[in-house]
Amino acid sequence: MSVDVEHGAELEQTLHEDGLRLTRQRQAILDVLRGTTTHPDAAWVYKVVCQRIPNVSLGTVYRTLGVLEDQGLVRALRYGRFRRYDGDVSRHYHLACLGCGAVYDLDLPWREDLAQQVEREGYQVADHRLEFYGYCPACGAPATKVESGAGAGSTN
Amino acid sequence: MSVDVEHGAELEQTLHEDGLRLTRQRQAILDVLRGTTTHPDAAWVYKVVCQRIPNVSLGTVYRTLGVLEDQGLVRALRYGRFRRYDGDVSRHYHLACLGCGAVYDLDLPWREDLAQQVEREGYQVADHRLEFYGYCPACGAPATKVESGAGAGSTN
DNA sequence: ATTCGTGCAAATCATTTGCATCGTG
DNA sequence: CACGATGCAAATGATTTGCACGAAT
Repeated sequence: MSVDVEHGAELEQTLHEDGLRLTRQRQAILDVLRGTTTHPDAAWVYKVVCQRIPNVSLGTVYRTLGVLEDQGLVRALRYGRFRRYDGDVSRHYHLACLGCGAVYDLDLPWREDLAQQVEREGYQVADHRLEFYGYCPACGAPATKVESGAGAGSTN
Repeated sequence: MSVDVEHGAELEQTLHEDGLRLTRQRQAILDVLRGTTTHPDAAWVYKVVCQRIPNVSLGTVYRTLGVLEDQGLVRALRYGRFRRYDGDVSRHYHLACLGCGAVYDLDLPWREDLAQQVEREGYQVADHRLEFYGYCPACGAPATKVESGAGAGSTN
């Protein structure tokens, strides 16, 4: 649900400042990311971009995702062994549903104060990451919580 | 700095409840993890355990780390593509130094209240992860912070 | 024209797994 | 003795990279 929104101008300018070029695939990938709130992984982005550019390569998707992240146009979220990407670069937190595996944006305000407490311990804090793991309204918690692992996602 | 501490009794009992057996390698690996606060990864554990059991296999280290985690005797921390393990299973937060790559335990109290705010949004929270990225006292922040990436670690 | 970007395929690398053998209970 | 555990090596799977060709400036 997106495609063809023209983020071209902004993208081109940002890239240009670093001597990088505006290409159809970069534009398409940024569009895809900005057109969804599902925080997709590279494979999903690849699949969707393929609809616009039939023979993009997964490699290009990965390289582009990296470029967009470097440019600050996109943010990467690490979940265990793989990454998901967020087209919304504003500071916010997420909750990963252990039932369906989806990742949701939370309204919880950014807590810069958490870092302040750590700095009192002698560290210099550049950034922090706060992730929640649980169940979305649709999934609800597993009925009778027994000793077995029930969800699909992983705690990390 | 460890080796030969006898966590044997506890380990054996815990394992026994699940029909699992106490082995030299399991004991050694738990000892190693409890004998350090560096939150090592599997490779480091492997290297150290090799000093006690010359021909353990990396595979066994991975399998054992998984068993110990399942038993709740150890906790896994995911950093990007790889894991580090913490022999201290009490709830606490960490700071990853972008300078030396080390991971430190923080005194910041566990904030269960953070989850409560998320539950008001309609989710059921089972757990949360709060990680800080910055510099330890020894590393300090990079002098004149220019536009170049300076540290060794990664934000995730 | 120059360079940078892309497609493709091979390469990484942490982690996992199949299998025959070993050791614990 | 039986079944879980181990060692070894091969298999995974997400992400990265080398290279020759294609395209943006």
